Amino acid sequence: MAAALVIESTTPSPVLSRDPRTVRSRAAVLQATVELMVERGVHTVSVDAIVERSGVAKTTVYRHWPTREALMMAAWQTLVSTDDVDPSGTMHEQLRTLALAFAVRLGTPPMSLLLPDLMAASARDPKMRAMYDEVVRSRRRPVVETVEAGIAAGLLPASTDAEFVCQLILGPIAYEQLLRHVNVDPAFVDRLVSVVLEAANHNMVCTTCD
Amino acid sequence: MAAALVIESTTPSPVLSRDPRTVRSRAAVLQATVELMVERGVHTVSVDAIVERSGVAKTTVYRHWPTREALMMAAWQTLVSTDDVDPSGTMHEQLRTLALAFAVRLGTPPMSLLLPDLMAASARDPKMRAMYDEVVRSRRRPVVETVEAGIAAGLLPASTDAEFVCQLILGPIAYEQLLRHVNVDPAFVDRLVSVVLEAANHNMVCTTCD
DNA sequence: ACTTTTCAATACGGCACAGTATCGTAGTGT
DNA sequence: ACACTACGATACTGTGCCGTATTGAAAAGT
Repeated sequence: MAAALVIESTTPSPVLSRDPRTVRSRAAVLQATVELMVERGVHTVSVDAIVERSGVAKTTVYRHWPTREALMMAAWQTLVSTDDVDPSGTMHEQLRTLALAFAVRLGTPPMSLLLPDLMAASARDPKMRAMYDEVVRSRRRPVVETVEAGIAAGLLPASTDAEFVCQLILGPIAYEQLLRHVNVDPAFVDRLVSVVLEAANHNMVCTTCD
Repeated sequence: MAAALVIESTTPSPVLSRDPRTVRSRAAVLQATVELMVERGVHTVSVDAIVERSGVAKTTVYRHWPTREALMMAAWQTLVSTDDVDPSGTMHEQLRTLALAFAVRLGTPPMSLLLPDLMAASARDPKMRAMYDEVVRSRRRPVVETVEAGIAAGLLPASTDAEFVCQLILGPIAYEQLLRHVNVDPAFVDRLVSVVLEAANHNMVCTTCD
């Protein structure tokens, strides 16, 4: 009995196996899941539909993920991979690039279709909430860092509030894309970044002023 | 047969009846539906749960709404009632009041819980989309009008882009509340409105400048 | 070559839910 | 008072879906 326990604990579970059959099954299932989430909406994706789309048997699905919820979470995880842009140029150009990437990401599939679902799910599920917050933070972080670098380099007044600058830049973009369903164009992003930086240079966006 | 048709078309449907029993049933069902949408999330609300919560028989529910979807839509409709604030004072004060009301509405139930669901549903359902857009527009309109009145009164430069000003004010609020899940405080709103109006007064937010 | 692991196919149990049917009851307008 | 209408209770049908069981085949490792 003790031996059985040892064997069980040392035998790699199918999930962690490097057997080419398992990796192929996992990939097919996850891809089908994401496709269906995008096409039909997250809360209408059934395991049966995933089985049909992926060509993987239902038994195999449950061999890799214990429950439907676990599978959905795994599918979400594949979407938060941060293929970050690495901007170059002046601070102004970097911010423009980051802001435009932010706008495009919010406005094009799969994110344009899945982010609202993720937001809604995160309103009640703590795990979803954690993942969602990480997605938002990962997009915000480089913007903050760019602004802080600009302040350190003397391109912006030392009293500039970097967090506030980010809110002023990313806020209207998110508002247009998510709330108003208006696709922002590069000209809008240019204008937005210019206005905010100009205001910062006039000491309007600082930590001390009321 | 023709007579039957006439009778059927002139007999008021239960939906339009002013019988106190029907109005009470309708109200109880709609209230229970909204409560359950808030508590458990929109896509997990079942007719059986509505029946249990409201105390109304399932037969009666289907006597008033032909399908579950129709009932959900009706429940949504009860939530888009615009109990608008009517701000007073200077333009600055009015904008502050409107912006704060916008922030509070986004950050407190039921809207804080239901808006993400509505957003997600509107990504694929045209009817939901129309209702959602109307909700967003109804909150944006008074802000635009206030800014335009300020321009007409000479409180802001004539070249000021009122639409852009609204995006700059409402955008960061929506970003903080919905994307970052950070409750904005009145101080943030004050600061935001002040910065944007100051920038506008410096001719940074105009229609002609690049 | 041989053992082990994973796989596909299929069928099934159980449950939750949408929507219908029936019937006796109670409230409503006249 | 009376005809009518909406209602509550309950049971039922059908369906979709989650998760399990079984079995024989195919593919991996060794």
